[in-house]
Amino acid sequence: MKLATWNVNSLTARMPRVLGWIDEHQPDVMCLQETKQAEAAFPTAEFADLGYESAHHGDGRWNGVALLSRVGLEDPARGFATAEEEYGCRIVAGTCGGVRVHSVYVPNGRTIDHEQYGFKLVWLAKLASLLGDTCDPGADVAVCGDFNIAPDDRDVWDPAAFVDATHVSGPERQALQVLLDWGLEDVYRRHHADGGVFSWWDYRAGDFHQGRGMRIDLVLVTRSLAERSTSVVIDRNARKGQKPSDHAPVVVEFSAST
DNA sequence: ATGGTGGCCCGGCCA
Repeated sequence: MKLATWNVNSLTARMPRVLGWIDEHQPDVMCLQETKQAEAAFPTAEFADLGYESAHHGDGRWNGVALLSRVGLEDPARGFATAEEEYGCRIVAGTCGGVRVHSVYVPNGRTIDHEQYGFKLVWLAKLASLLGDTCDPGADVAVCGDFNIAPDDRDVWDPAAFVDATHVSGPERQALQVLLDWGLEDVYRRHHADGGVFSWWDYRAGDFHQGRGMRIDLVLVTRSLAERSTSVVIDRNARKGQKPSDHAPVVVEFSAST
């Protein structure tokens, strides 16, 4: 199975590039974030024409997450299943080829003294609760998306530039650690020990060309899946050229379960 | 250099 995740920063603006990328890379399952679309605008039919079932959770201008699968998409679940969608449209899940896949867009947090930073930590706690309530860490579970957290200092272009900053703070990294302690693994690190490989670069100030990025787009998987992973690639080519997203896709390949 | 760019959709927010 080939599993990909990509924050597209508006699926409406990015659709030509998304279609081209899917044609080239042929993912079996694809997680998208920041579709910025209402349900009616989501291009269900265009993805169906390519052989993908889809589940989208979005309400228009902000956020919005989607899951595409050509290996089945069972039991879709949108949001945290609370009566009120007070957490934004930031998570959608489905069972694809026997794997419970979650496409997540963790709140940015803005700055550590902003109320949105507190919301980010609350949201991450909700994610941990959802996994505990609905998933078995002994099963095949994947949580993929834009975490807006750089797991460690290898994952930022200059740690000195991120002292007391959001995306690297202790509480954020601890919230990520809670997910890892539950039974997930940052599968990129199983295959790569190097630093300086990023998945997001600010549009401004030539950050991409200057190498000023962060690795904040993660694929977290349970042990049974991690042990079947054969490669993890961040496709920085997708950040080049005309009208790119500010994020690059992350692609993980798994061998078949025995 | 507290700038810069790009998405929403047209004044200001969000990343």
